[in-house]
Amino acid sequence: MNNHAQIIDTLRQKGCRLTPQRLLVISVVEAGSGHMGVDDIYQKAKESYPYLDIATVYRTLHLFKELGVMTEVGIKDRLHFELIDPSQRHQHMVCKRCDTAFELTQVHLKGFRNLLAQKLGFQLDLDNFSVSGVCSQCSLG
Amino acid sequence: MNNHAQIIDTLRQKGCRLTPQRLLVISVVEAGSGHMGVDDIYQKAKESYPYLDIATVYRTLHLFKELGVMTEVGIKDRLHFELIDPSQRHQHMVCKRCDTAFELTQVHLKGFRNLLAQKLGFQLDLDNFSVSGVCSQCSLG
DNA sequence: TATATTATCGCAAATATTTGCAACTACAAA
DNA sequence: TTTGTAGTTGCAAATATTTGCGATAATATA
Repeated sequence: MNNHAQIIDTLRQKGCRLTPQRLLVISVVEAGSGHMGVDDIYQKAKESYPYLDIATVYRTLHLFKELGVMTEVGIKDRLHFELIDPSQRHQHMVCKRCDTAFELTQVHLKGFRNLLAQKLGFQLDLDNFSVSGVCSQCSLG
Repeated sequence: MNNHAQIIDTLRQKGCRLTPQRLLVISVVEAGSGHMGVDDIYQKAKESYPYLDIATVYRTLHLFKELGVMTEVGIKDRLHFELIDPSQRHQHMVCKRCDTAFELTQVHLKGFRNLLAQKLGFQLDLDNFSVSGVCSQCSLG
């Protein structure tokens, strides 16, 4: 099952409706390179369906995040969204100097995650995980 | 040197001006119990200085965050702010069910932080660190 | 203390995000 | 296929956040 079909499957399982607007948002984000801003998604989607409202985009993105099929990354005081590929799940480190989002693999997170779970009983939400800091490139300057 | 004086000192060092508005925001956040929302801060501060503009509050909070004297916690799609006490610095885990913010100590973060620094050359920004998940209380229900 | 410099402020307008509600439509059941 | 129902949508209005700009005031220097 590919990424696209998997999202649709999740929507069905949770009793959410497969509306053209939602399918459109999925396609747009899927086609986009990496994470996209809310307005990027809106503009692109409107090309296919001009009646689309920005409120629907916001609601759709929040829903997808809630369902765990998309993830959000805070870049420069705005949120960006991208699909979660369950087979290659990853999280982000965002450099606050150059605004680049780097990937964090499960390997890097495993220890921290276990610590929180075992010592504090807190289930870390990986679908909404990203950290801020300074990347190696920027820390040189 | 207490918390208040330390902030003022930081402002001076960075060449920022000590305006009544900034001092007021510091006092309000300092007096408030834990983290406060932007509007909470604005409303409270206006009691002392009615001319205060909300834009100034936003700019002040962003500045303080940038300077590292305050930290922000995302709670329910809005940001909350609180002072950073360098002697007792802490970060947050926010439960996405009950919206409670729990504290994370340095002990819990140290390993993760070192991993990022050593393996990826990424300097984790502790002043803007918070994670989302489900707390032990909520995961029972 | 007076003056110059420039960061900061308040205001208003722009932009971003959320929300209430009536109309619409996806989907299940008849 | 038809119908019922509840989830979703678009719209408009509310709310939140950012930004440009001229006026103001904090600070350094004379």
